Amino acid sequence: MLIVQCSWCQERMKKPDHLVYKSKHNALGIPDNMRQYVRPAGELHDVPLWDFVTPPPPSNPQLPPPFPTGAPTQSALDPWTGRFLSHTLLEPAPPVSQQLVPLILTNTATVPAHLYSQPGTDRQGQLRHPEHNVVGIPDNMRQYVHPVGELHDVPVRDFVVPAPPSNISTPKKRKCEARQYEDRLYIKKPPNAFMLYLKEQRPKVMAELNTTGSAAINAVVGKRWRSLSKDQQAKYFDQAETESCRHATEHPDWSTKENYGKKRKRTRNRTSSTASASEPKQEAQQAKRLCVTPAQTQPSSSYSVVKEPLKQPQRQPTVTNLPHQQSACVQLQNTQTTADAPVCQVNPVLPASHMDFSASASLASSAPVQLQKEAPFVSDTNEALLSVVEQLDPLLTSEQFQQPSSPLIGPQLSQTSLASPVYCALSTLYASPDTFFKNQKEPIGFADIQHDIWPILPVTPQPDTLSCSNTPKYSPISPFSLENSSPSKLLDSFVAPTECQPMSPVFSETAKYMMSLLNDLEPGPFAQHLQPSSPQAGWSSPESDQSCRPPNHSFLQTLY
DNA sequence: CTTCCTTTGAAGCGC
DNA sequence: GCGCTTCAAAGGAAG
Repeated sequence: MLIVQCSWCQERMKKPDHLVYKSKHNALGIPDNMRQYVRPAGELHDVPLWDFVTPPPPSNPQLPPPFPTGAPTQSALDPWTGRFLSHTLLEPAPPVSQQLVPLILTNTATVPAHLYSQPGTDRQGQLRHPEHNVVGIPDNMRQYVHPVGELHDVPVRDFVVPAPPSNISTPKKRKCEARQYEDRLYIKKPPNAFMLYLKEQRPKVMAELNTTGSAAINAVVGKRWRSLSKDQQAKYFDQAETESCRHATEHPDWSTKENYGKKRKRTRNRTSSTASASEPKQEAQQAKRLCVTPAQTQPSSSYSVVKEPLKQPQRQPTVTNLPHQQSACVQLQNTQTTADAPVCQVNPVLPASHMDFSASASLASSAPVQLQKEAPFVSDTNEALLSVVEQLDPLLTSEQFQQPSSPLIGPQLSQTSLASPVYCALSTLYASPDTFFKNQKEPIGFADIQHDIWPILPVTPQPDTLSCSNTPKYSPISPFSLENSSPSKLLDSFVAPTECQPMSPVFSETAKYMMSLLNDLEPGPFAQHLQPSSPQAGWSSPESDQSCRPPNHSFLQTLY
């Protein structure tokens, strides 16, 4: 067991010394000698994401130092310009003093969607992982990271934490546990939702009750747990799912039966003293039978649309709960089980056959939908769009569209073909998200559009997917991915045919609205970039796929 | 030194 | 399928 002081909350924790779990308390920070190789790549549910910095060509002395041992083969081409990236374009890593970030490192969450769109090719010199067809973790960096599970579908990796020095004080351990740890075959069960809640609440209750008796504390926490709403509990069920997934990833052959009966063998002698304690348990069990299990309940989400109780199994989410699923920035594009592809996906990629557009369709038709208060965009299409106008107007005229430092605008823009109004609209939508969110006080409107369309933007299905099931997968495109993508490639992602699947009505409505908004733009620094040299320039829908075009593709073309 | 207590949820086991 | 048991965490109490 390793005593770790969380660099996020300063809480001291005990961790198994062989592993540091993925959690907010896993915030050991990026090792100093690794900082030069990673860059911030956005956030996923408030959790900062980091990705590897693609190494520059060694000839440029202004560029960061090469990777530790042997430069990886990935090139550092700017998808915008086709030129090698200058390290000055990369966001600087936060200073070491800001070691408050949870170290969530993923090599797929931040891969621009266009890199998936042409599997097997080598556009702009981008080499892909030979098995997963994505830009993978550089080979010589793999030794430094290990999978720690998934965070809302996104495979998460963390830096390998070296074994603690022997002089670190070992917390009090029971002998039996010591024996268990000596026996490396003993693998503990992953904690369930309540255990996670218990772990979180124990220090608080301990302070409130001014006692260290676990039995009393657990009783109080158990009572509080039962008083939590389903939404409040959902947070812990999500965490438990992540932990379970991480556990399954690390121990694919393990099951709970391996521990069954190994810890201790005792005969439960329920006396009268425990009868009262078992009473609420029976009630809980009865309630469990009567109620929807927490795992099947709607997880808490600021953007979820509540229509009816889920009728499908949890692992086959409908668009109804997609806003929650949006947390999956980018799903795994490959379900192969390898060292780079966690063996389990909590929320597997949504196949088209499971897409239920009823919810989003109802949005387009303004059908009444029961809403959570945080989802104004989906409450009423017209009103929501009007609210978006209010949100976007100041944005469109703001100085950020003239800032050359923005990856989406500025000088680079003029070097790039920007023919697609959809792209323009979406680039507007996503332009400088950091700036926007910094200035955005109310998390409504603009952000809601993002969250609504984010998870359901269609992309070209992957060949392996097609060969397996002919079901396209929907790859959410994060604004951070957009930042790193060229317009034409993004356009590929947005409008490429996806096995005749209709584009999400939410997306269509959004694109339609954005077009109308752009049409009303007065000529200006930003608007001039909307005038393409050729109406078709940059619109790179493959002609060969014309016959298999989703209905809304023609709609989008009519937007010209 | 080992097990119990105490909680909920997940999973195994036996019928 | 149902009911019961075990185990995840925690640390003091009890045997």
